[in-house]
Amino acid sequence: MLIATWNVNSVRAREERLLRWLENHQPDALCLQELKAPEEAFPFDAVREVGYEAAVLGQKTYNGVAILAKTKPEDVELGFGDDIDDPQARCIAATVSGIRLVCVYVPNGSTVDSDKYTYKRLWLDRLVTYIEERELTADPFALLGDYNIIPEARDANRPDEWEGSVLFNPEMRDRFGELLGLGLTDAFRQCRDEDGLYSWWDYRQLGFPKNNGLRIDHILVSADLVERCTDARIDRDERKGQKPSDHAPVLVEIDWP
DNA sequence: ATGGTTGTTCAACAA
Repeated sequence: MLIATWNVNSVRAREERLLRWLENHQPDALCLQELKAPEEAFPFDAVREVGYEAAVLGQKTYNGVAILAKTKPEDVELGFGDDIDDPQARCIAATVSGIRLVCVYVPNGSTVDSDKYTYKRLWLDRLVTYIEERELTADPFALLGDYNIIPEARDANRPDEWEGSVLFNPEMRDRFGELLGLGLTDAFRQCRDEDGLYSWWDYRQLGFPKNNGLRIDHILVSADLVERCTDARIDRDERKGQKPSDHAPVLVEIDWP
């Protein structure tokens, strides 16, 4: 079973690339972030024509998440379902082939002294509560998405330039560790230990040609899946050519069922 | 160099 996550940075601007990518890679499930479109603008028909059903939580202009799969996503849950009124579309969950998939677009946080960073912290608190209350780590479970967290220095080309930022500081590293503490494992690192592997490059300053990137898109998996992870990769070829997203897809192969 | 690029919506915001 091949599962993947990709921040597409507008599903409308990326529709053709998305369709070609699905045809070429044939993942069993793909989690998308930053649709930047309401549900009614999602290309359900075009996606169905290449063999995928979609569960979508859309939002006008910002955010928006979706889970695409070759079989219809089951038991879809939109948002955290907690008592906080939050208009930002950043979390969607569904079951595919008996694996609970949670697709997240973690807030960026802007700057550490901003209200947006306060929201990022609160949002991560709510994510931990969401996982705990549903006891998701007890069963086959994967948490995929744009975490907006650099887990370690080796996950940045120039870690010194990011230290202290909203993506890379002691608190955010602790938050990533907290997720691992729930019983999750970074499936990408389970398979790939080398440096220089990134999932995002700035559009500016020749970020991609210089490989000045970050690994901020992650696939964390529960204990019963981690031992079955057979391969992982980042499709950096998708960052090439005309009008790519600033993020590349991250893929994990699991021996399942 | 508080720089540069992309997307959405329409001058500004977010990343």
